[in-house]
This record gives sequence, C-alpha cells and structure tokens, in this order.
Amino acid sequence: MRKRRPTIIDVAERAGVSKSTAARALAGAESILDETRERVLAAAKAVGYERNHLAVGMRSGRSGMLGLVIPDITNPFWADVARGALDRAAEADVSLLVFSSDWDPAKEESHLRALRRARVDGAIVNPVSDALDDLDKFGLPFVLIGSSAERFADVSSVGSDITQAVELGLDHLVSKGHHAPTLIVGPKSRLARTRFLNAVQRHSIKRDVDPAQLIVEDGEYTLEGGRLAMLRLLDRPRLGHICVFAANDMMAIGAMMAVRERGLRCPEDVSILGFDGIPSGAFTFPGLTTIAKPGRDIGARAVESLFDEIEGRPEHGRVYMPCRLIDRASLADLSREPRKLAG
Amino acid sequence: MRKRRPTIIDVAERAGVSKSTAARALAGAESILDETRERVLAAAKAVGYERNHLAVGMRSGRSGMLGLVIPDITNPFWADVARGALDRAAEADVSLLVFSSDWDPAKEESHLRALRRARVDGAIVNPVSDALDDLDKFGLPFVLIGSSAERFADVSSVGSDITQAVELGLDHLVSKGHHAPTLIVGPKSRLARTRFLNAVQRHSIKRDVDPAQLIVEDGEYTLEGGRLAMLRLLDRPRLGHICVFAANDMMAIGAMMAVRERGLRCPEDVSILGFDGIPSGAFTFPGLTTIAKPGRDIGARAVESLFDEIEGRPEHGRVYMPCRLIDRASLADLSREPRKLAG
DNA sequence: GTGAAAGCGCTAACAG
DNA sequence: CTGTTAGCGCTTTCAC
Repeated sequence: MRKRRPTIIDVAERAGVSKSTAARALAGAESILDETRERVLAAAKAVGYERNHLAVGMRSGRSGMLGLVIPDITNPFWADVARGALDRAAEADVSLLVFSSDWDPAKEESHLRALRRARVDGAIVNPVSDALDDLDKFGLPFVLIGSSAERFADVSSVGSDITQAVELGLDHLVSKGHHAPTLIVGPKSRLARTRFLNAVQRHSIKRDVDPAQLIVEDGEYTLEGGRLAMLRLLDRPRLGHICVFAANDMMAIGAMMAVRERGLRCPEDVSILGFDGIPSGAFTFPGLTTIAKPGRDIGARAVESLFDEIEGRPEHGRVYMPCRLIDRASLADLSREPRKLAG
Repeated sequence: MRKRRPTIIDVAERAGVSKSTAARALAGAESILDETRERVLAAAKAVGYERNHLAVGMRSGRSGMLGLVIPDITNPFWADVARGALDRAAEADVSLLVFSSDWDPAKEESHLRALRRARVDGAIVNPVSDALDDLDKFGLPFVLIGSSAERFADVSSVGSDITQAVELGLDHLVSKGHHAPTLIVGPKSRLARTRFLNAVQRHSIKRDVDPAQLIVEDGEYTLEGGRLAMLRLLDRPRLGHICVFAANDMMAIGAMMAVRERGLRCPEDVSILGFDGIPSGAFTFPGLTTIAKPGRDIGARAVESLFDEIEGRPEHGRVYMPCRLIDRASLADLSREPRKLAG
C-alpha cells in the first residue's frame, strides 16, 4: 500500500493559492508575482510534488514520449542509433519507448499499435514492412531510419550517405595503391546491394576504371557469407595481391578468416576493406580497416527531425549522414610498389 | 492538422450503446450479452478505435509502462540485458522506457525522476549512485540489476552467478591441464574485483591449491588495462606456459594483444580465458575462450521479478543467473603433457 | 445486462 | 495577476 502521490492540489493548498496559479507557477509562466511563484515552488518541493505526465499528456495532447522501433538493439549499429536517439531525447526531456522488430512485419505492426495506444508524440522506425505505405493515415508523425527507409518517398528519413562512404573508401584504396578492388556484396534481392554497387560503379567511371572489369562476388550479409565468397574468390586464377572491398564488416571479417584458412596472410597477400564500423573490427588480426556508419548521429538527427515533424515544420526528405574512415591494418600499402594492371 | 482519434464514445454511439457498455465489452467482461459485445467490437474495428493508454493509466493507476535504466545501451552486455527485458515486456504487452545513465549519478537521478513523472508501474535499474538507499520511499517498485546491485540488501535484484561462473572456468582450465591460473583483475577499489578474487580463492582451496601462490595482476577494466597487465606479467621471470584468467573480456583481448606484441603466441605460449562473452571474442585470433554472462536472461528475469513486485508479491532477494562457457581457441590443451608445478 | 454519473490530475479558456 | 470552470478519455460504482 504505497501512499498517495502529491498532486497539484496539495501544492496549491500548501501555498495558499488556487490550482491554476500553482500550475502556472510550476510551468514557469511570466505573469505571476515573483513572491507567489516562490511560495508555490517551495510548497512543491516541500510536499515532494512531481508532475503527472499522464494527466499532462491527456489534457495537452502531448505525452512527452517518442517511440523507437529498430530491428535489434543487440546489433552494434542499432545500439549506436538507439544511443544517439536516447541522448538527444534526454536532452529535450522526452522519454523514449523502445521496441525490437526483429525484422518481423508482424512484430513491427504490433509495436506500432502499442506506440499509438501509448499516445507517443511521434515515432522513429526502421521500416521492415511495406505496409507502412499509408503512413499519413497512421495518425502519427514519423521519421524513418536506415537504408530500408529509402523505399518510402515523401516521408522524412535519415540514413548513411552511401555514395560519400564508397567514395571515401575507394579514395583511400587508391591512396594505398589499390585501383580496382574486388567487391563482396550482399544477395541479389537486397536493395542495399544495388545501392552499393551503383556507387562503386559511378565512382570508378570518374576515375577512369571500367566498372565492367570489377570482379564481384556475393553472399549473405554474414560472417559465413563473407567467408564463402572469399573462398570462391581465392579459387579463381589470380595474379599477385588481391584487394577486397566488402559491403559490410561481418562479411569482411569472414573474408579475413577465409584468407587465414587458406594459409594466406592479410594484408600481405590480400587487403580487406570493410563497411559498417562495428566494434569487433578493432579486435580482429589484423585490425579491420573500414568505413564507419554514423549510427549515433543518425539516431540523434532522427529525433531532431521528428521534433520538426511534430512541431509541424516537416522537411519530408532524406537526410544523408556522412561516414568516416577507420584506418587500421587490413590494407597493404602498394603505393610505392609497381602498379597493378587495372587503373 | 491530424484528424481527431476515435474515442470510446465514438464506438459507443456507433454500436448504439452507452460508454460504459462499450468499455465493458472492450475489456472483455463476462456480464454482457454476446450480441452486444460483438456489436461493440465491430463498431470499434469500424471506426479504428485504439484505447488511449494515458487515460487508462490515469483512471486505473496503471500506465502499462516500465522503466529501464542502464549505463550504456552500446555496451554489448547491457544491450543484451535490454533485449531480454524488451522481449519479456513485449510479451506481457507493456512498454519499456529506456535510459542511459552513463555511470553518472546525476543522470541516473534525473532519469529516475523522469520515470516517476511518466508514472511507470516499476523500474529496472543498474544502480550507480548509493543514494538509491531509500528506495522504499521512492514510491516505485524496483528491481536492481548487475553486480552493483549487491550493495543494496533487501531490494529485489538479479545478476550473474559469479561463483558458479568462476567454478565453471576453473574446472575447464584444469580439464585442459592448467591448475593455477594467473589472474588479471580489476582495480582495487572495485567490488567486482573482490567478488571475483574470493570466488577463485574459495574454489582453489577446494581443489587443494594454495590461493596465496596465485599470481595476481590488476588494471582498468579495459583493453589497455589488460594489455598493460599482461605486459607486466610477461616481464616477470617465468617458466614455461603461462595461463591467464582475466576478469573481463576486454582485458582478455588486451592481454592477447600484448602476447602478440611480445612475439609470443596464444595459445601455444600463453593460454587466455576471458569472462563476459562479448561478441567480439568470436573474431579475435585465436577465438577467445570465455565464460558468458546471461545478459538476456538477466533482463527477462528482471521484468519478471518486477511484475511480482508490482503485483505485490515481492521476493526481495537476489537472483543469480548461471553463466556458460564458450569454448573457442585461446586455451592450450596441456592435459596430455607433463604436469606443471602448481596443483 | 445496461446506463448515468463521478472523478483520476492537469491545463486552458474565461472571468474578475 | 489570480480564481473558477470545463473538460481530456477512460473505468467504476451505483442505480435501474
């Protein structure tokens, strides 16, 4: 039997004013006698008053809560996004309701319903289902995040700048003397594959290397997928050093394992560049050179955009956050040695 | 300008019944004509009614929300805990408000206040400040998690079973022929250090090895801390193979790096056993053998306990969740070779 | 079995 | 500058 929490009435009574005066004082309104305000504030502190946000939300239509629906908080990238969102939200003194969709449309839908029932003021979601199409009639301000958000035109969304990232990676590669990297990309069905491939091709043309000559292997976006792809690559006839640009860090690490499995060495025999910036990349041997997605920034920017959306000044476009290179040890420096054929 | 959300009144009108009847039908009450219930349910679906949890919470005193305050969602262990809690909560159809304390007492306090204002039904927190002492007067059902929770007697808490974990590790070590591991532990000030050390000592005595002969190095609970400790260890005069049991995976990985740095090899020259079970351990070379804390189970169990607490059937004790061994490749098998001096 | 009415704690007119 | 009043949407007596 917990004792009743003090309400604004308790505060008002103790301060000898009316409910509304107390409310105004608590809200820090201007039109109030300094002396009255202080009396109310003192009373509030004395009784241990804490504003009931349920009641506030009910009356004002603002719950002070935001929803965040991401696939898996256990995945380092999404954890990073969540952290960014959490921090930015805390700054603005709003709370975040977090949910894991597990890439399951059914869960996503059920979580979205939960958010609506909770009367959150808006939601940030990495969409898995296409059913989010009629987002407008969803009755909730939205900001989409991640690459899957690009399917939805005219909804605010934020994600990494793949084009810039690929350019960054490719530039770094040529600075190390690698002019036409072999690509390990995701499965054919995935949108991300196309986007990655396109960016590489576009950039290759700019650098006068024929995209058609780029070797491409694909596999699942997993350790094993990368390992298998690398094994296949190693089975091909090849000449000298080989340089691999993997579309994600897990695949890159898998590739690294395949190299060791075949008795070869990284970076001496094969150079590997990853993409994601997962923490584990710091602990592989050699350390994985990779280009990191700005998860935290994405999360923070998403709540920022969501605030805009809620305030009624929507941008309704995609924001691309820049990636950065993490230079570790998985790339050989060939720039001082004789150039290879390509490039 | 978003259109007004349908309320229970809209449902009632459409079904041709009163507010209260509609409410009863929606709540699935017994005392209602089947026919009426169906009419109401149909009406609810027709108008797209979704219960307003703010209003429910206000009236019933149950917000259907729980709070989770952990140091850093970006830390794999805490992400795992969060995941467990998220899943269990979703199962019970309650939402989770998540906050990062960053080991900062000020943030912790402010988050706790936010939770109270949000009128969560209870909170799960990894306590950083000692000020949580008067938890009773906090006006909120609590379940504490993690090792720092052990400071608070007579509050429900759940954490890993360090004793069982150490026993598991030590047993595995002897099965591989290592009888008196060198310990790399945390800084003197930390409670966790003592607990770890105690467990090792207790178990050593049981196996007839004198705890006093165990070599102990300490350092920060970080990569660098582990590296430095290992370097110091390597500087000591030693005979043959050395086996290290690190109190956390980061330190273990740091130690591994130090070994390589000195031109030695793991596991041929030094065996390393970690403690935590972070994902990165799978990607080191060699893969880190470690004992994994059941983060997810801890999170799930914590919301379970919290439900009990809320329902008014508190256990008020600590629950210890068992750890498990992940056997990878950082331990040499000396069991077939001549025994070492110790043990 | 169903309806009418009260009230959870708060804010926002509207008076004074 | 401050008080009074009317709800926000829902559940819950208490009647009928």
